[in-house]
Amino acid sequence: MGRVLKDGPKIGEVAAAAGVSRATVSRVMNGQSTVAPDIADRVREAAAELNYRPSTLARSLSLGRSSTVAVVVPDLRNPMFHQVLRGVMDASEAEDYRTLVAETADRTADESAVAQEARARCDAVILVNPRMPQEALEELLPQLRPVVLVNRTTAHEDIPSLVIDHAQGIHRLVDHLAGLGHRHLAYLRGPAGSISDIPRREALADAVARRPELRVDHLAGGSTIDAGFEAADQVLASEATAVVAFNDLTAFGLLARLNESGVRVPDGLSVTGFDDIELARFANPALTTVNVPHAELGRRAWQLLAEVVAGGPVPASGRRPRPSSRS
Amino acid sequence: MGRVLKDGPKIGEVAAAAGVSRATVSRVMNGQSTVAPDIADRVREAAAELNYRPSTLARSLSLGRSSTVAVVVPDLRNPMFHQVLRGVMDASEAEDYRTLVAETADRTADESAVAQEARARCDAVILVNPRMPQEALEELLPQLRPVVLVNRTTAHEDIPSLVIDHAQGIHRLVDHLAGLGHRHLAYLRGPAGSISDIPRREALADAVARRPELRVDHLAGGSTIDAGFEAADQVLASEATAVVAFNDLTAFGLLARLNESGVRVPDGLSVTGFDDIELARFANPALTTVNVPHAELGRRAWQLLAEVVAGGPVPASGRRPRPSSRS
DNA sequence: CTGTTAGCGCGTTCAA
DNA sequence: TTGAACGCGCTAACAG
Repeated sequence: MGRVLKDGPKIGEVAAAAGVSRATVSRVMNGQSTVAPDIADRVREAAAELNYRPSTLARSLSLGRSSTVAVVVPDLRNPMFHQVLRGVMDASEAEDYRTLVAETADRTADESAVAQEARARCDAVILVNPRMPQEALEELLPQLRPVVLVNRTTAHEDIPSLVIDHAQGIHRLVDHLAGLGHRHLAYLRGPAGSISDIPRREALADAVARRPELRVDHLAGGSTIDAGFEAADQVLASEATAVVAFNDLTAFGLLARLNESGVRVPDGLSVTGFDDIELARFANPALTTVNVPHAELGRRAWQLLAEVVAGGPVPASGRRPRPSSRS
Repeated sequence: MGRVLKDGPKIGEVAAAAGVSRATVSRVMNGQSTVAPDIADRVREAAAELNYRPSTLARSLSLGRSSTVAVVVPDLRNPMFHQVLRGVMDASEAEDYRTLVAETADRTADESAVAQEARARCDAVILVNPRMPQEALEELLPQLRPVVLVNRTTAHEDIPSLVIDHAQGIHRLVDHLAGLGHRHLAYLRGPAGSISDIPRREALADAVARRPELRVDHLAGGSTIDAGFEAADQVLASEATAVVAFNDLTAFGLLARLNESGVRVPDGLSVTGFDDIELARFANPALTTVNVPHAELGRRAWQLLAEVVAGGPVPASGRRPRPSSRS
């Protein structure tokens, strides 16, 4: 593509048309009140006449700020990210910031590149559930500043991060299932490299340690509907009476396959999810899941960003919003 | 937020460190082969040493191009948009373009503003299923050039647009349902202002005109799962034997409520969707729907953009990718 | 209140 | 092959 950033008139032409200097045009366009009303009108007229639109790009370069945040997500197909997004959008627009989204489309190898490209065009980045190895992350983060991390932590003490307390959610689910009399659970793991899978597994180990009567089989899963669907055979083969799926999408996929196979849920097999996406309510039967305040997470991510940019004290990162169970 | 666009070293510092001019650094950074190998190495070293990253913003301003496309969508919760997105991403990245997403979050009134903001930061815009009134659209489009429209048309003859042949899809569904013996259908309309709802309604009217034995009730629907869920009572009250839902999401929501109510599908009531999103396959029972080549749509949108920017002939817009039915 | 000057950070002519 | 000079389009500091 050729030169496409500016086709219309430039500030100089408006200035000439109005018989003033470019600085004056700039002032009028930015609503500065230090311009004589009559001359301001003249400028506005000229601008309207020529259909003048200031170049955001040039403006950004000059101001040193683009008033845009980038949110980088691994997979837009997962509704949970939409909630985070809405949270960021709501919070940032209150401060006249726009939100742009970059998706890495599950290509973990490109995550760094996508994040950097996004950062190059925005004032800050919110990295949501990145999947890259810790080492790569640690190297990337400094180049992204200001940046905040969601569902991932870092050794950089001055880079804030927000992490859902997955362990607590898992404990809730296990309590719930054990309370129903289940002794043999199956855990459908997250995708390879998923970081938030670790605390879940730890929490399960913890639960088993505390309840000797409990047994948990770990099965290959994933983070998509399809992964859950495909995992059904394994689940049945395990003979577990209840399944803890990595998230709602996999739980939903599993449920779909079970329904197809005539396995009754929850009589024949209990299935639980994680995230409490809208889909969970409409599953058949409705999914037992763990509510995670995703929108709130997005809002807080924006807040942390604002704090870090204001150069305030290093925000207390790692505070964990508590998930609450829901059935 | 303060000045955040450039914290690192600038091209001048690298030049100084390497003992060359900024022009030479620029050449090296952009892979121009007209630089003596030894001096190029020196520059690269200096750049690495200082951890130099060229400012994409300044580069864009200078080049007049940002190598970024914006895709503006009304609602990321609808998976069909993800497919379009992937299509655009795949096609554009082959030409070293990045894709950024802007969501209007269903706030039709803000669509214009969001699109303009997006355009201000990118070289081009792909406007997917905008919901704003035609008048507003016609006024907006010229300001967005280069732009291509998806699922919407315009009077601007030089602005390409790509439209799914919704009518054909509807005809397929009606044929299918009529073939099954259904005589009384209910149509769950799209959201207020949805443009692609119009051809659907027309196609239904058309079908009724052609088959006197057919009757179609139009009911208030929407484009979300929830809307479909809420519409169930109306649907049952209509006593129709088959439902044509606006899209897969509403069909899915309706299905969920019907399952809850103990209405057997498709024995008691047939339900069809539109779009063929992944969810349709996993519904219970699997949804009869119309496959729409969304990813292909995204790819073609990018192609049209490339053509229009190349200043080629006005692309034959309005060509309609044919949907194909699926059960 | 307005204009002049300088500069944001980089790419690219044009000479040398 | 290299560098000096100018331009991208706009805003900010300073003078007047």
